[in-house]
Amino acid sequence: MKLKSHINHIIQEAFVKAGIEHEAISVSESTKAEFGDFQFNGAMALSKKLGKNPREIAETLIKHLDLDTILSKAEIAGPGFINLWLNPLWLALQCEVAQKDARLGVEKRAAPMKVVVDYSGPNMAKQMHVGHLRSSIIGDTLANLLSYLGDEVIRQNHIGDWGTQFGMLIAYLEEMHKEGSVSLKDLEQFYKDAKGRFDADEAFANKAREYVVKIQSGDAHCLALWQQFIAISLGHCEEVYDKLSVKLTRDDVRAESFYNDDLSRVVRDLYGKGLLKESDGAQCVFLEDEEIPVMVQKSDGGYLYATTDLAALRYRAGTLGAKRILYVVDARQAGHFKQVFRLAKEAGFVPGDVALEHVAFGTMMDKGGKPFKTRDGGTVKLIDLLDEAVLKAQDTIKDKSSYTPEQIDALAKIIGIGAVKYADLSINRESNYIFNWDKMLSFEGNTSLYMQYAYARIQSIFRRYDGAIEGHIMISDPLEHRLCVLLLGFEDVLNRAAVDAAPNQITSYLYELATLFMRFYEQNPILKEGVKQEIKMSRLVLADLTAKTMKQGLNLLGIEVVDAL
RNA sequence: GCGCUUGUGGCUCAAUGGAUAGAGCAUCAGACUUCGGAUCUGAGGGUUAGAGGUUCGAGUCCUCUCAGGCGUACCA
Repeated sequence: MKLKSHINHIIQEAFVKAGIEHEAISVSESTKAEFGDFQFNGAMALSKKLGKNPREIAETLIKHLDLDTILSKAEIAGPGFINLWLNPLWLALQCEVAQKDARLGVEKRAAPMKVVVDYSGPNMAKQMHVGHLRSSIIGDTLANLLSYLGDEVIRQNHIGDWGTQFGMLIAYLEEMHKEGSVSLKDLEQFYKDAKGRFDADEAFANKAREYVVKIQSGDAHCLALWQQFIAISLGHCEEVYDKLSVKLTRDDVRAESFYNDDLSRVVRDLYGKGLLKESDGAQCVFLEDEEIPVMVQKSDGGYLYATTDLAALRYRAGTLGAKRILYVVDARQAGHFKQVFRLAKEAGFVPGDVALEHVAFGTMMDKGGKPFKTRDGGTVKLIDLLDEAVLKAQDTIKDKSSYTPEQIDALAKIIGIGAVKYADLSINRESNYIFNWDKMLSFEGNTSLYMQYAYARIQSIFRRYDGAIEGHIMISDPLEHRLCVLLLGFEDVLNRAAVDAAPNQITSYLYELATLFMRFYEQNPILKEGVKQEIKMSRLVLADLTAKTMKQGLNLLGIEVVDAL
């Protein structure tokens, strides 16, 4: 339910009745319980425009406010705040409706938007490392979220299967006379060796650059070797996605190489539009007020990632017909995307009304605030990190004796992976993220385990009760009132998180929901003796809606819930 | 040098331009014949890096300073 929209509508009606014209101003959640459920601060903002003092405007508004259905009370406070209370009867009824609804009252968008979410994007020359974690889970969450809200989501895994590093690998391969199948671990070491040669030997580096052009021109021998790398590497990625419950499949793969045939056309079209300029033998676009040009073709004829990104942008906006394109990529590439997005629009590759957003995220750091590395300074393989998470999660299971080994495995997987994901998703994605096992596997604070515990505790109520949950909600307690308001605000939170591409808004909400329910439950017994049947039912319905909302929210984050832990 | 970005209690983080800046961890003090105490209640702890400015109102917007991170054309 779009709770705020309903309230905004009532306010808007009051303005119309009062004969005041203004641009819409939305209510916001009250900052304190004594200020009601929502507050309207628009009177202050309108004061200058209308030439009246804000309290006067607020008084006029309040006179015309419908306080009979959704709202039950309105008060003016301070310089002209209007504090609003929701009608408990209406709240109760709406929560009942939500509890019976499979979508919990969350509406699907009337006008779905076609959205491309570009995320994960591992490099095929190497194994996935922790650097891919954030993109993979933030991107997957955004895709889940937008899809749930009714958008038509197209996931795109822009895997790095092309570029100079492959020239390097193939040049090294030839030098080593190595052919045939290469195991994954070998590939990792192989990359390191090749890189070592590349950095140390200028002649080799030049050869590698030549080979880039060679694969780009379709040399059969090179291509065959190249495909081996891709097959092995993609298989590894799928193993990681499976462990992570990230919903990327082969169908979502649009590799860099997918755009190969289009690259020369991109350059030609830029030339045709008079945007291209040769600089030191390279083809560049110099954007106004930009110090560094966008280079689309190197002096040796090879293309660059800007070229591929331009081709991908055109494909996504044109062929796929996306109206919003999200790039879930490390914040360090902000400069690149700023330029490429701008150029894509100036060159007419992407229509002006298509939203291009770089969903940037910060670097993953260790406890000491240093970039996350292994003890010897190497990159941490993602698969190792996930396996460690599952192992550590086993230790958090309290009563291991009551489970079979299989159950413990299943539980540990859900808990461990969930903890890794929740910890990441629960912070503002733009700041650097400090990775801390102890914190993420704690039962205290805004953690996955606290959420799991809260959920399991509600499920345990239902196990004890073991009957049909059918009845009416009767709000008789301030905490109960707040709980209902919070529950009905679910859709507003999801929408806002979707607009801002900010999963941490969902986790904040879920944590608030869980703690509020715990407090409510502490003070309002459900199954204890002496609780009247009607009250018991009312609280069971509320508990059920709370649990369902938690489950749905966690599922959007790609986290499963368990009924007991 | 230039550009982007961050700076909020001891620590990790919140906060559409709105009221007295909120949580959690840690610390201290409480509640238990547990509807799962892996819980709940309470307390202390802040000049939102600093200085100006815009505004009825600034952690939030603008300018400058300081500090950190990142980027800075033939890698992606």
